[in-house]
Amino acid sequence: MATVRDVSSKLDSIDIALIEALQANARTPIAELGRKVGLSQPAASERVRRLEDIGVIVGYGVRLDPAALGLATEVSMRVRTSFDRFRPCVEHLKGVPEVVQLRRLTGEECLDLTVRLPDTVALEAVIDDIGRFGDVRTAVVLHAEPPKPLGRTLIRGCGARRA
Amino acid sequence: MATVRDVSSKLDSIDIALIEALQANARTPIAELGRKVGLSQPAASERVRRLEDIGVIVGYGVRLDPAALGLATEVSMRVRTSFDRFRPCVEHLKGVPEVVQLRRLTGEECLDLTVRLPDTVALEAVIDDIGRFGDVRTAVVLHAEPPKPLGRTLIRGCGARRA
DNA sequence: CCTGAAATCAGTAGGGA
DNA sequence: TCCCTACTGATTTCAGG
Repeated sequence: MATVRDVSSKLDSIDIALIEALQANARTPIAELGRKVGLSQPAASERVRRLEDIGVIVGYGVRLDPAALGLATEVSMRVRTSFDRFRPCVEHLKGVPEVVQLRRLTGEECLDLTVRLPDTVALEAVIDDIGRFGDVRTAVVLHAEPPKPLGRTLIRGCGARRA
Repeated sequence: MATVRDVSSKLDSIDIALIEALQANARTPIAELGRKVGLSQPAASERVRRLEDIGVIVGYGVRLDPAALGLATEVSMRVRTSFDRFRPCVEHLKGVPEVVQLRRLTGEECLDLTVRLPDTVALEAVIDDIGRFGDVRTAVVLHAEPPKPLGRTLIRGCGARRA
């Protein structure tokens, strides 16, 4: 398994600025990226490549509007299953397209999933499907704040709370 | 506000292929994108621009490894608060850097948050901070599957405008 | 980390199925 | 309507300092 090393101490303020700029728009040309952080284009290019090489940047993705794609309904589910049903349950859930996020948690409700659906009508089939593996608690997402990027307030002020 | 229109019926198979390619790597040059889906560079460029214009593509982001940034601990929290404390709670949580995701749910535990931290030591302060607004149930994320992209298996109703 | 040259890429114009 | 080829400017990469 991959040994995930914390390399944040090897990052300077320019690296963080590059990361923040890429969070805002990952398709920003490297040249403009360099302008934003006060570097020449080749220097910025090498920085970004280094961030990829050391594993800070894993990849680049596109932000989509699920509602525009006909997937307006988001549901959060918690599953409580038995010890011997856990593995089969996870393997099954990994193959369910509607399950867009799957996390194992501490506690009795050991699985947390986020489900994307066109409407609540489609929810019934998913609940029945997953219910075979254990108790399911379902909650519809009424409103979701846009995910917060990992900025310098988090990376540097680790654990910093308002004083 | 959110006049979110479902435009998935206006998307064809090529649009979905472009979206999937951008999910895999949002920094793919448009020219190579066109090669992947069997289109010339200008055609691919116009397609992508159209996907942006109609609101399917909201933006482009970078995927980071939180552990490499010194944020190895992920925590899922559920907050149960009272009617009059709800709004202040949300406003407060929106300003907490460690809260990277914030969703309002149906049911009694009306708030679901994901928190990013360097370690469990930093968790105590967050729990105490949020606990002022109501009952908090906390679970550490032991393992998270990589988020599943919204692919063609999910997006249906793609009325074939063209093949 | 900067400058400069070669290759690739992006945006526009014009024409065709 | 949608697509393709050609052209011009911008961008990226690689070399050398």
